[in-house]
Amino acid sequence: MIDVPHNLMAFRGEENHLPRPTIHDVARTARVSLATVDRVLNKRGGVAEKSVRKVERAVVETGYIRDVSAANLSRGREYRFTFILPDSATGFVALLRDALTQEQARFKADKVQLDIVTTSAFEITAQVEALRRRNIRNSDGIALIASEAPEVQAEIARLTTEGVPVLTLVSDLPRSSRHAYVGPDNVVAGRTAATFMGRFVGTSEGAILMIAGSLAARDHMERVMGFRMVMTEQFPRLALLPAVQGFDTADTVKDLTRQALGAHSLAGIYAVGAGTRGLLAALKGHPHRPIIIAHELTDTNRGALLTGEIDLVIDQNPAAEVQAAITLMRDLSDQRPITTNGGAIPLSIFVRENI
Amino acid sequence: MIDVPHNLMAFRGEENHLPRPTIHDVARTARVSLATVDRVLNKRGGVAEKSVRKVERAVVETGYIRDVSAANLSRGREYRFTFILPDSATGFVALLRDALTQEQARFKADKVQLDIVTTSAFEITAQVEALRRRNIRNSDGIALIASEAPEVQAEIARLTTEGVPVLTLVSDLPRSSRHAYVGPDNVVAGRTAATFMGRFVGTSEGAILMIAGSLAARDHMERVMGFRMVMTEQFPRLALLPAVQGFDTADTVKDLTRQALGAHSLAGIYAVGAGTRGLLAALKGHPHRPIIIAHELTDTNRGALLTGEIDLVIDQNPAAEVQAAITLMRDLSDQRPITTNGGAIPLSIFVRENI
DNA sequence: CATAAAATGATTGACGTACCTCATAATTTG
DNA sequence: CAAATTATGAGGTACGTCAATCATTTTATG
Repeated sequence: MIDVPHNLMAFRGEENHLPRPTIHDVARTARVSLATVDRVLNKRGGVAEKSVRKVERAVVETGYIRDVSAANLSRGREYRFTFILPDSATGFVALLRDALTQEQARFKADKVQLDIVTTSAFEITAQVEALRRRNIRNSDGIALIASEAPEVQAEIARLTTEGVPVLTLVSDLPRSSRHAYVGPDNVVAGRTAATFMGRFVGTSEGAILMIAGSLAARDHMERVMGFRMVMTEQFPRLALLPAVQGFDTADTVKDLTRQALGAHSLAGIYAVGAGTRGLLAALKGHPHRPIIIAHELTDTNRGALLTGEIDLVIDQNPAAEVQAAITLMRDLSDQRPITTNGGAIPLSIFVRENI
Repeated sequence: MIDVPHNLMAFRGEENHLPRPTIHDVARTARVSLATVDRVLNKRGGVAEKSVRKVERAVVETGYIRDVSAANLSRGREYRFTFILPDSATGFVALLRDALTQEQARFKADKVQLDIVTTSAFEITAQVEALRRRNIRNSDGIALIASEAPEVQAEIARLTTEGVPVLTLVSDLPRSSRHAYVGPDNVVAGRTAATFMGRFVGTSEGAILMIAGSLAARDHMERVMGFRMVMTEQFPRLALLPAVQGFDTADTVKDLTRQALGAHSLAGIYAVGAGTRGLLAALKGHPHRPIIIAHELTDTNRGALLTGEIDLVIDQNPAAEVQAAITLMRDLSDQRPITTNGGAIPLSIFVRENI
């Protein structure tokens, strides 16, 4: 076995580990001055096409790669990103907030400052007001869990025309002018939930109940859509009840579940939104437990998975989401071509055995 | 638009967000010299306990955080990490290799150089020989998919006593002196596979077949263990055939599958290792398709998921694995307390709908 | 060919930390 | 109390890039 270095990594290893090329080397091989190299590399303009090509060729030839440490140091750039989250202390938002505070510490060393702003959940005016604040508008980037409202869209439009990168988080606002969406594909989430629902239910008889938070929330709507599509396509045998709205509240979810249990024989319940606690309470003592699939690996859901009260959880990794958002905002505010695949977050699927 | 000079862009945000503290600020608040601060921060020793405490207090008080860009620049440290992989061009290793070449480019800017060394698969001597090479021993870190052999363990022991960080990848060698294992928990993987197998099979009748690559490979062994545990605990109704060895080869797997199909009525097949192609070939034309759960999202498996030939894939994210390995090796060679949770890679679960 | 405009060169000073040397101060030791 | 030891201070250089200025050369324009 000869260990041919993978791609042309010439004489590494043995002894002569030559120092990595710098802009000086590039300038020398291109036979231009340092200033010109700098102008080309940082796209400052005012350079003849001929020289641009000379520099570009020299970059390839020398194998020059910008030393990001030195660049960052020299620039002295600092980033201030603002996350706008609903104030609900409930499961998922809490997880997101935790992930955020985690990264807060980690990113300080990279000169990235993360501000968290809390607005009253479900209140459009609060969100709009937050987006209008001076100190938020001065951020280098804004990520928010946006409400589906024209006022919010208008505010986002204003920000983006001002040049502030805006990301939607968790739930998209595709008709707005946000630069990108960071979160899972919720249609896929719904479809995946349906696959497992159908297979877990197996040959059992009964209807399937979907409990969303709000059908006005795009993420929930999309999950319901995806779920319904696959259920009707692949498991037409199972009756799909109309989706109900639990408003992410345990009490409401409890009532809805009770009601459905009374009216139908349930083979499965898809908990599209929050409020699993209410769901579990309603099922307590019920003779036959339907298959239950829920979203987000909150403490409640984790516990319920372990005790076997629910069967499967589809999670959008909050930590990954935060990281993707930060990377994206940084790229955007540096006007770099975005590197990640748009901020799509793969789904994580949990059962009792792999928590 | 006022063109404020670039550095000195003081008045960010609301109030003018004072510049981040430097070692100078720490020195001033601690009432010691820069040199002393430096000695404390970089643990050079020779500082009175009293001064150490003064500096530490000043760090907290000022909120000083080391500017990693400046530190890296000043240090001029470069890392050279070596990955030792088997030469099998087959599915998973190829994916790992791809992920690695991807990161190779990305990490060059961070002064991390990744070398890939290929050794003949399943040959102990080749692996040992690779670990003995001068240029590999000179690495700042080594990650390898290790064979379960005393010679390899001995070689790892030698390296670690020399101070070279060594990681096991994909399959652990817990009795060796490797610094950490980067990969999934394969027992959990097996348990998870069993959960889905049991639930997907549902009320169908039939036996369950496990096809491992080699039962001498720890990762496969662990998966089989986990699978068996959950099957016997939770789905005792299903007969579990003794695990067979397909040596990750399509032809062997094909023969084994044919054989089993002839001898038993199969409700499910757990493809612990590679060679799914053979499995699919053997099943072609067979009247009843058993539930099939496989490992790693290779091209074959992805295609088979899409066509519905297999039901579920458990994947260990190769990209995440490579990143975790690099982070760990960097921390280790800087003698920092390791930040990640030891390099555990969460399982990714794929069905047709969420590829 | 003169002149304006564009392109390039030469040089310099940050940025914050690491690391080194040498001198001096403070403390311990005999 | 002197000598030896330990702690500290003062100062400088280097890392590679960015960003700016000003002088100079080359090219285009009428």
